Amino acid sequence: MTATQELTKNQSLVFDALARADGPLSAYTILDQLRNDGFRAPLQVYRALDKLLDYGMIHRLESINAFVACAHPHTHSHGHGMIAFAICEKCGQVSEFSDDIITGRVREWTNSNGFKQSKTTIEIRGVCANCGTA
Amino acid sequence: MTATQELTKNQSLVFDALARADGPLSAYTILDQLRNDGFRAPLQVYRALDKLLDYGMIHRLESINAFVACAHPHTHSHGHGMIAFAICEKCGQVSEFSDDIITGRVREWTNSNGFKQSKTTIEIRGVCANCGTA
DNA sequence: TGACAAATGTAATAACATCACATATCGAAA
DNA sequence: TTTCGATATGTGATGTTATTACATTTGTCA
Ligand SMILES: [Zn+2]
Ligand SMILES: [Zn+2]
Ligand SMILES: [Zn+2]
Ligand SMILES: [Zn+2]
Repeated sequence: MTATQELTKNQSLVFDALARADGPLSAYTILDQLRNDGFRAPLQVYRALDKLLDYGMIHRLESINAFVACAHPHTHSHGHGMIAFAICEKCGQVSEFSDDIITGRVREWTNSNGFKQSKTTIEIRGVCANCGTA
Repeated sequence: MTATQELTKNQSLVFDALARADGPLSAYTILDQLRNDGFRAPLQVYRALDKLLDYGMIHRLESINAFVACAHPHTHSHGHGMIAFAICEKCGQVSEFSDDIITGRVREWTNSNGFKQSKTTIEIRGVCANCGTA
């Protein structure tokens, strides 16, 4: 659980698959890519994904049931701010950004409503600049 | 498609199921509740849900694969602002709110990145005030 | 009436995720 | 070094969520 997490074999395989992809992958897509590495069952993927999420090395995109390597590999865990994802529905590209003002506004709402937040998802669906000009 | 949408039979049944629930329901839970009303297949539910989403009468909670009646029944479509949901993981209660500053910050990011947003999801997972004091 | 759009019924299948149980691997304590 | 517990892995079955494909019905309007 240090800056550069020591990964097990399966965790490394799954992380590498995500890291070399140019966009988000579903668990079953990862499974198919790793058949030649000995993967046979969904749980092998899901267990590795769970750990990588714990370590902050990947993110889950709730709105498309897919996973993506963190775009800020040297800033794991993103402090305590929340992360927003812009997901292009044409090419699949995902842009990751954080915004202190949004983080602050959300925290204001939760504080004034006595709500203890554990995880916050912000996902913007649409068409990226490249695909929009096509 | 007027202020109070004229609903078909299936749409009414699905909407009423959501409206009388005290929290979000999955499509299959709705299906089970409507067996006695003649529902037999998932598609009957999903087709009604799609229309109700179009009409802005319900929302889909991406992070839990569930649906909830809009908490602002007389303000369908919420103008053009985005809506945030606070979802209690203990009791399932969902609070719906919108925030012009968050909406503005998201729009600033999309504008300056040439990203055309179509739908934006903000979901805060955690524990509500009631459940937190228990 | 005829024609078209919208809604519905039904079965099958696809896509996503977890449970249950057995086995293996590794490091620390005795 | 042996034993033990925690972590990781292998595998099949199952559970959950959503869509495809095709047939039929219903409502609207010329
Ligand atoms: Zn990240
Ligand atoms: Zn794109
Ligand atoms: Zn609403
Ligand atoms: Zn609660």
